[in-house]
Formats: sequence, structure tokens, C-alpha cells
Amino acid sequence: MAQTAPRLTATVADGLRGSSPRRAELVEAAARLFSERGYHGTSMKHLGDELGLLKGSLYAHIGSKQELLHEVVEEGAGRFLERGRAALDLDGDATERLEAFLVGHIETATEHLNAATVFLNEWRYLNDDLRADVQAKRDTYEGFVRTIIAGGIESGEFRDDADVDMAARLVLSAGNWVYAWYREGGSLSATEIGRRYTELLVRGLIIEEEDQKR
Amino acid sequence: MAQTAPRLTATVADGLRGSSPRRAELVEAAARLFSERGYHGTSMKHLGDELGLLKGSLYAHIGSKQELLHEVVEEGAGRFLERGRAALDLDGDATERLEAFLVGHIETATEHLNAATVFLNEWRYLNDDLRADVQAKRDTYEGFVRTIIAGGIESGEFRDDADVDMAARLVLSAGNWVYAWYREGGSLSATEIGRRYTELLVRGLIIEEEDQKR
DNA sequence: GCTGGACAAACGATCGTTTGTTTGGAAATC
DNA sequence: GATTTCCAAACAAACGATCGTTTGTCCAGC
Repeated sequence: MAQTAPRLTATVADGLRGSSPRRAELVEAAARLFSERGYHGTSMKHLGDELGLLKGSLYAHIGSKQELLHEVVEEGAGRFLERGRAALDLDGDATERLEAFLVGHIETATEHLNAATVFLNEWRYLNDDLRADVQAKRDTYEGFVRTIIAGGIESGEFRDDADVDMAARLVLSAGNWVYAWYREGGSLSATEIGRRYTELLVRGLIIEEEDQKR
Repeated sequence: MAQTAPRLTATVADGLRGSSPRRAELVEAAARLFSERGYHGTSMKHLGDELGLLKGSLYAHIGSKQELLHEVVEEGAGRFLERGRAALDLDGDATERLEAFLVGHIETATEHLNAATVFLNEWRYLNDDLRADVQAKRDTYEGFVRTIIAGGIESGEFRDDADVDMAARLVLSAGNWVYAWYREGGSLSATEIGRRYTELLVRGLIIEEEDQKR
């Protein structure tokens, strides 16, 4: 919904093979079914039924089921990395950058819920080498958050006794779990969810007065 | 490891059928394999190999593969609920209760990593009625966190403009994602992870001074 | 006339489960 | 104490169904 994006950037959209309309349909169906039923819970027949084709006919468009998984996971990874880097490159204070990152993450996750779910849940079923590639991208992405938070500490905006690694994991946990409960048509937009999470993460739950017992 | 618990409380341990040593082995192997390979990615042959039995022999101990999944998920749910209720029943301020809850959650998740992973990841593959039952328990559990946070707001300990639902989701997201990155032998204990998360959630990242620009 | 895309059919492998039989050891009988 | 009975637990084999993938053929559109 919303900003359909005139054209997916080539790096994200095109897979290992050329892209045809039929193939794109197949990848989209794979994202949906892998997300709903899991990779191992989805058969080639399920995918064929979704396009009105026999399972054998799918092999005119793809090389293997594993290739489909790879494509969906890469699509998810690419989107997250793009938005994450944009947040990292932002001018502004650490809170603004953190909010941009988290809002971008949650918008990406909800606008492409299927691909995001597969990226987060099913990527471990990739073959060893492909999985290692995805792991590297996850590490890079996690590094973005650490950089933003560490920058906030250096600039004196964030507490210098804050644990960067734990804070980064907390941010990613918040964003990564959204897929598990977010449903379209909820009372909060993805943007609003990201803002409120950021506000909580930055200000905390406690009242700002210093006469608090803790 | 550690506190082996002299005997699992009956509510958690015993499944739909009686419990024998062999059956307990099988459930444990199921927790491990379902966690590592996913429910649909684990075959009865995999399970049999784990115990040195033929796949058909497993049916002397269980009724179906689905029943195995149910048992593992219920084990996870039971453990989380027990620890959660203990935190809820604690005397103390909201921060202490929240810390007890989060520490308890993360200790449970890491001490029984396999069952916790299956509870969080594979429960959706349960049959409709069993899944509804687990969903109810998840809702109850989520209610525990909301109660703790709402109590903190009422008592004046937490900001009265904090969003209870979002804060509760943030707490659960933090705890629920631990399984994804925690590995035994890491530098932080589960207890320490829970404490640091709580500290971040309560105090936030920002410096407590009010002359901050934001 | 060529070719991409689909069909129909089959491949061997594996799926979860059932069946009938064998076995080893505890319990019961003598 | 020896013998018999019994039963849980495992094996071996097969069930029909489905798995991911390959093959050969056909047809429509450039």
C-alpha cells in the first residue's frame, strides 16, 4: 500500500535470473506462501496452484525451490539495507537518526510483510553459502544501529554508560518482532509505531525527576 | 545446565499421555530438532535416528507428530507463564517487577532454548484448536507485562504519557528475540541480559538532564 | 520456423502412519 | 527356583500420498 515505488531498484528486484512478469508473480507468491506456511511447509504444488499452473511448469521460470527462497530473502535483505543506510546517512542528532532507522525498518517490514517475514524466519533454511551471504548482510545492518547509538554517546546526547550492543539489540528486537503482531488496518501506522518505539527507547519509562528512588 | 529441577512440575511436564523415560527422550529430541530444522523440516526418521530407533517405532510412545509439537509448545508456554506469574506476584516497585519479569523471561528462554524457540517459532503449525489454546496463553502472558507497566504509571513511578501497549510489546520483543542471537558461553549471562534490557527500558538512552535539545 | 511456456506423465525419494511379528524381561504361577 | 505368562518396546515391511525435479510433447505468437 501507499508509495508503490515506481520501480524496485534493480539491485533489489532482479534475482539470479532474468525477470519476467510470470516469474515476478511466482516470487511474490513464494513470499506469501513461505511467510504463511514456512519454506518446508510450502510445496511446489502449493505454488503452482497459486498461479494456476502445474508444479512442473514452474521450472520454466526458476531453477529450484531453493532459488525461490534465496530470491525472497535477498529482496527482504536489500530493502532493509537500503532504508537502513539512508537513515545512517541522515544529518541530524542521534535521536533523529535512530528514529529514521526504526521508522524505516518498521515501514519496510509492514509494507513488505511477506518478504520481511521470510527474511526473518526462513532464511536459516538457505544453503550454507547463501546463508553465509545473508548473515553478512545482517551483520552489516546491525552495525548501522550500533554506529548510530555509539555516535549519540560520543556526541554527549546519549548516556555514556549505555551498553551499545544491548541497546542495538533492543532496537532490532523491537523492529524484528513487529511482523509477529502487526496486521494491516490496525489502529497505528507503521510510522507511528516506529516513532513511539523510538520515544520509549530514548526517554525510557521512568519519570525524568532525579528524586526517584531508583 | 545448572538447577536441573528435581522434578518438573506436573503441569508442565506430563503431556496428553503418560510419561515414560523413552517418551521424555523423544520430546526432548523433538524440541531440539524442531528448533534447529523447523517442524516441517524435521521428519519422523530424523527423530528416530536421534534415539537410535526406526521411525515406526516412535509410535509406541506417541500418537502423532502433531502431538509431539503440541507437547513441546505447551512445555514452553507453561514455563513462561509460571515465571511470568511469579514476577507479577512480586512485591516491589514497578521497575523491580518489570526486571523480575524480563529476567525471568530471558532465563527461561535461554535455559530451555529449544522449547522456547519452538514455542515462539513453530507454534503456528499446530492444529486450529490447539493453536487457539496457545494463543490464549500468549495473550495472558502479554497481559502480565501490561499490568506491571500500567501499575507503574498508576503509582506515579512511570510517565503517565507512556503508551502501555507499545511499552509491553517492546518488553516482549526484547525477550522474544533473544533466542535468535543468544548462544551458550556468551559474555553475558541471561540474568545480566535481562537486567541491562530493563535498565535501558526504564531509564532510556537519553541523558537525564532537562536542558537536552529534545 | 523458432521458441518460450505450459501440459502430462513419470522419476526415485521420502513423507507420516499402520500392521504384524519378534523379543527381552518382569510378573505370575507352579 | 524353575517355568510360564504377559506386555511393552522395538523391528521389518509396507501403506498410499506427496515430495522436488526431469522429461518429452504440444501449441501459440513473434
